[in-house]
Amino acid sequence: MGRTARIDRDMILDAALAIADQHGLEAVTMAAIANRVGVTPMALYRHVANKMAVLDGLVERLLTEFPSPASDAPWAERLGSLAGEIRAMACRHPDVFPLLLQRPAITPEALHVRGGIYRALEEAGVDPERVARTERLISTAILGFATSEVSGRFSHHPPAELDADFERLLEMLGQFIESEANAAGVRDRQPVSQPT
Amino acid sequence: MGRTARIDRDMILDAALAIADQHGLEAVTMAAIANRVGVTPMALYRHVANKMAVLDGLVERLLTEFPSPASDAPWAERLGSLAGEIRAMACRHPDVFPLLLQRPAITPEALHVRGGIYRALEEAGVDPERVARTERLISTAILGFATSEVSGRFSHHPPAELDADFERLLEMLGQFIESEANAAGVRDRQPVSQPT
DNA sequence: ACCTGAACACCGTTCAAGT
DNA sequence: ACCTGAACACCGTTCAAGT
Repeated sequence: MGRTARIDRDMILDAALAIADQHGLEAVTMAAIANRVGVTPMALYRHVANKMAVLDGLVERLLTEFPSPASDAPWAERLGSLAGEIRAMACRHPDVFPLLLQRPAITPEALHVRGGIYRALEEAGVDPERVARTERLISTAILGFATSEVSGRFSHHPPAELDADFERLLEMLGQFIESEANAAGVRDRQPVSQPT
Repeated sequence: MGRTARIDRDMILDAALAIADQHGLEAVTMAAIANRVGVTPMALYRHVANKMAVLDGLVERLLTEFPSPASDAPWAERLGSLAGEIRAMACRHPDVFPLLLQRPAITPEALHVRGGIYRALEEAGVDPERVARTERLISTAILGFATSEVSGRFSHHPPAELDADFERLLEMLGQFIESEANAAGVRDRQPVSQPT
């Protein structure tokens, strides 16, 4: 019995991600993956269910690549650097990154990433009941921008302009978070009052 | 000479869009398109360059489906209803819509859509030099939200919650536009003044 | 238990041939 | 001028067979 497996799921995903980054998503083929890990295409099916499972594995990989934000900096700084890292990750994986916008954000890895943002928002003073929706809005905007940038929608703009635009996006989101936090603070102090 | 052509580019795109809407983007195959227009797959190549050209044609179709916003309503209302129509279009074409985020926004059709937004922003009082960047930010946010909603990223949320989230997104963008307009207004009245 | 060879249905695309 | 048949290289996937 030829015991020692020569490949495993991780090697397959490594190969698939490398191919996607170097030659695009359409080059990610069972044959190309197999060739890269030194095996026959049919051998892959013992370690992954099918090609869709490979694609799922790729977005899982992106999610686990997220660093948890260091928790000692003030919230605004923490969210800002996290956003910057997301954008950098999009540049590293321009073909796989857009898939993040198209998959349910409920995998364990996705939940972990969101946890970091939740804590920063609560610390900013956002009403806990509104933290989830606030997070959804800001990550959608950031993912949308990074996807646009990296997959060609903004390809006719010089990079410096895109940097400035991204800064402006972060300013807008910061303003939004602050207005959320203020609203929560006001509600705390004067629970149901209505100005006449 | 069998003169009268039985198919043309428009029929091909009609068929491709219908297939994508009904059975998903992966079902859009040269054979399926040909079958739907009653012809052999090879016949398509006389009217479109290749499959990528068909995909390009599909996003062009989505763009031309945008109505120009009626110009008699106030700007906020106009942008709001335009955003709503974009979201409705995403629901009509859930598989093709995400491609909008991934293609250069410089086709004639894309320019036409942006023109309507530009006018609304200028009318809102945004500095003409900043209109383009402002438009980029708000359409990215709206496209990102609609893409997320329609391609499953928010599939674990009840629709009513998504409606509320979309409202909130529009509020945030409205606030942003107003703060841009105020900044422009202030600059007009006191050109270079700095508060001490 | 893991990998391979052979095989299948299905892709996109070409080119010469028909009308 | 437009469509088709035959053909090619390439997909994903299966299954029985090898070690």
